[in-house]
Amino acid sequence: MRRSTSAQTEKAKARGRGPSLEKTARTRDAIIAAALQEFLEKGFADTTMEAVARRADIAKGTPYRYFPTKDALFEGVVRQRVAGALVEVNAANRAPGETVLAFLRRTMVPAMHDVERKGRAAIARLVLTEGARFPVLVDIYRREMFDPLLVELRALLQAARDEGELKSGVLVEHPDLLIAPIWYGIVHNELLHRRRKVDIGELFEVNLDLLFRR
Amino acid sequence: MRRSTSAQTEKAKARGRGPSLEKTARTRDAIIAAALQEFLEKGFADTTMEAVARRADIAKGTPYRYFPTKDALFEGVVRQRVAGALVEVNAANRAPGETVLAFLRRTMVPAMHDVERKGRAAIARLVLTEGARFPVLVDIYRREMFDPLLVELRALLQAARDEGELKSGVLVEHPDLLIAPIWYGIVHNELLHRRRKVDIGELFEVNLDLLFRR
Amino acid sequence: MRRSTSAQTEKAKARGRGPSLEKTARTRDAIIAAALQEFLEKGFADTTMEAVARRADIAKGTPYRYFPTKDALFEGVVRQRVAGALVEVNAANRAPGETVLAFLRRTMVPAMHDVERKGRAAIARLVLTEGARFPVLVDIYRREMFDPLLVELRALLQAARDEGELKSGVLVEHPDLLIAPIWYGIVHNELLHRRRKVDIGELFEVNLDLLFRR
Amino acid sequence: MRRSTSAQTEKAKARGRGPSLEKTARTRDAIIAAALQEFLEKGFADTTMEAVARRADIAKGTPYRYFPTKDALFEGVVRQRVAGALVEVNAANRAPGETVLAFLRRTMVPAMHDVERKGRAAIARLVLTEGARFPVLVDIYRREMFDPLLVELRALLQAARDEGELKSGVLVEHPDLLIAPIWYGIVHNELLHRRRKVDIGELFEVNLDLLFRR
DNA sequence: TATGAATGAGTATTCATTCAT
DNA sequence: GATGAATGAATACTCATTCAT
Repeated sequence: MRRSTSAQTEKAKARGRGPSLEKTARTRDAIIAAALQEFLEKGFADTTMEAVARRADIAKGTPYRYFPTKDALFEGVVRQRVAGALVEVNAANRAPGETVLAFLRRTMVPAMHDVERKGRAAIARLVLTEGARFPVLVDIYRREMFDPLLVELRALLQAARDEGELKSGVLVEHPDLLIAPIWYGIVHNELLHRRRKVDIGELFEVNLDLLFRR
Repeated sequence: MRRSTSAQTEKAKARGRGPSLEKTARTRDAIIAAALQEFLEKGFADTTMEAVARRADIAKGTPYRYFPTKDALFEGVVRQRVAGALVEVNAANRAPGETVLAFLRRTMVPAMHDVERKGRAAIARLVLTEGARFPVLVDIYRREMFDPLLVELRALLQAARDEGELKSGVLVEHPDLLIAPIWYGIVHNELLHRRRKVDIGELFEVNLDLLFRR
Repeated sequence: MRRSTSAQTEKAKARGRGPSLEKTARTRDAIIAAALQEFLEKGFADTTMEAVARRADIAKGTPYRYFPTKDALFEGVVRQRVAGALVEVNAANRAPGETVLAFLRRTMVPAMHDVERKGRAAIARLVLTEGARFPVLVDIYRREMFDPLLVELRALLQAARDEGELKSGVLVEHPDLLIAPIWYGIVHNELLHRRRKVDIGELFEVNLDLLFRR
Repeated sequence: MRRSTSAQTEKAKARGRGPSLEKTARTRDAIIAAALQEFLEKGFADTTMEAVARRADIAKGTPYRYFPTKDALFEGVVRQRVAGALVEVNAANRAPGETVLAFLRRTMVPAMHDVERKGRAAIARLVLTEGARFPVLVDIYRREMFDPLLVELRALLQAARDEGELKSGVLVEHPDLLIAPIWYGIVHNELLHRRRKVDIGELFEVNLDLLFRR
């Protein structure tokens, strides 16, 4: 545990990524993981830095070596999770001859089933419940998740219209209607009816079918 | 902050200390109004009792004469607003010969336009953002607003199905799809895109038309 | 209940002691009684003026018509009780030919038995527990109860010495030793062993006999 | 208040913030000492945590690192003092051939003189004045000090009776009479006559002699 | 780098007291 | 006189943050 500092530094320099750096990264991850759990369970205001440290099994002062303030920690946590989540729908990936409906079914429906399993719904909830206090989070979320998805959807719906798959152009004007059930599901499952959850994937699919019906 | 000092002084003098039913009611209303504003603007955690009192133009201790704790004040405020909001859709009010689609258009669409104007969206947001800390509020909201609306919608959709207005029974199974755009709109306007709002009424209407389309 | 004010005043003046004065005195007594109970049960610090008023079945502001402050109320309560308690032992009352021991037995022992029954021990306890905060109370108690008793006892012991009933003069120097068991009993019963009380009268008597033994 | 500002500043600088067992112990001692002084001077209710901290020359929040509440601080302080005070009289220590009277004189009388000097009378007073609010303290006091002493005394008096030193068995029934003057002295000196104190040791001794007189 | 003792600003809550009715 | 709504000073307690070790 107690090697001479110089020896440690040399080693680190020699490898370019010494054990201390690795440990540092591990500590950082532990802090983020612990903080996320706490924020999800208690919300920002009721989460204490001490609880985060305890959960990460480190000292109370250590998180401050990685994040200057509690606010920064929160932002860092959410930023990481949001940045890590890629948009699942990319119009460019549509197979030749594949209808838009088929494409959306193929890509979005499985993604929906992942929404809750991979904790994305929980992150979305956090952005919703704490967004008023942290506009940055909302900005990030919008930029990384919300807006890109709408852009893709709009393009897809435009293609569907152009290719005659959609009779009317109204959906092109309101791509929101495709994702409304998702948000409804998040609100329902995460905030309003935590016991009796709806199946977001199914809801999305049924809605999709109805909207694309001729 | 927003009043001239002299106006404040006059008010203070006007507000007496003696017993008076009228005064009591007025004070209570002032507290509730002030508290609601503060809670909406700052959230529960960042609202101080002192700020509420200041906003209501009363002394720091006065709110405690009406609500024993900050929690109780919050609950009281939200409870009052939620209880006061009646569900606008009552299947029994459908005019003879009126289609379900026409009925929903007639009743829901104007209600949607009221959602934001009358502050109901704001209350919904508060229930969403603080519901984790105050499960009672979620219970109330569900009991008074959410569940009753779904019940009515389900009955209407069943009628639409029975009367041949709907070809498929899938909507009867998922009345949620009718209100999904509303929640999407609330989330969008109140939490995600406070600058660029969507028109919840229009969204609801377009969605309605698409879902009822033959 | 609602007579004209003037009629009431006239009546009061006519009798010289009208019903309002009588009622006033009754209210005052109710306040004192209620306050004493509260102070005994909760101590000064934990007694609220509101609790006193509630117990006296009057409004919160009414006690202030009789006592300007809570301190004054406390002082008034104790003062009244202490002043009302006469010293039981008066050397002048000794019957001709009666030994001092016999006299003390005749007068003190029954008084001791009253100490607890009539709430004097409770008052003494209140003076002990709150005396540090209210030196006035201690002064009153000393002046009205403590010192006079010692004076009488000293005189009696001197007489006993002069009349040969006591062989030694040591008790004359320490009349305290006669009352020590009383205070011990008060401390024991009121503060240390509220469940298993000692019989103060018996303790006093046994001690008396031992001290007067030849 | 009692220190020059510069002295205070120096101290503050000397007190570091880092972990240190020695510092911890010193801080804890400072808190307990300061709290005891405050409680003795003001009583529990009138002692503020801020005053304790100021007296200990630490920050307002520091005492809470050692005692979770004001109640716990008070209990901790008294508990420590009561636990630290051993009963001076142990029947087993009686020298062979030593009379009980001589033994009591040898052991108790010096102890009495210590009672006030070492602050035991003050602790006893605190237990008396705050015992109603803190029954635990009374329990501790009884268990550690009061009951053990009575047990020893009863044994000694029984021995004195058995060995013919006492003619009557009445004292065996009432060992309280031996300690009555002590409590009288405490009440007198600590609460009733803080100016004109009695000599508890002398009172005890005179009483002892009178009770053991043949 | 990590630690955790110490800091002190911030806040909910209480309650003696006032005074218009 | 009595009432009780309103006042606001006082205070226990929390917790993000700092920094000597």
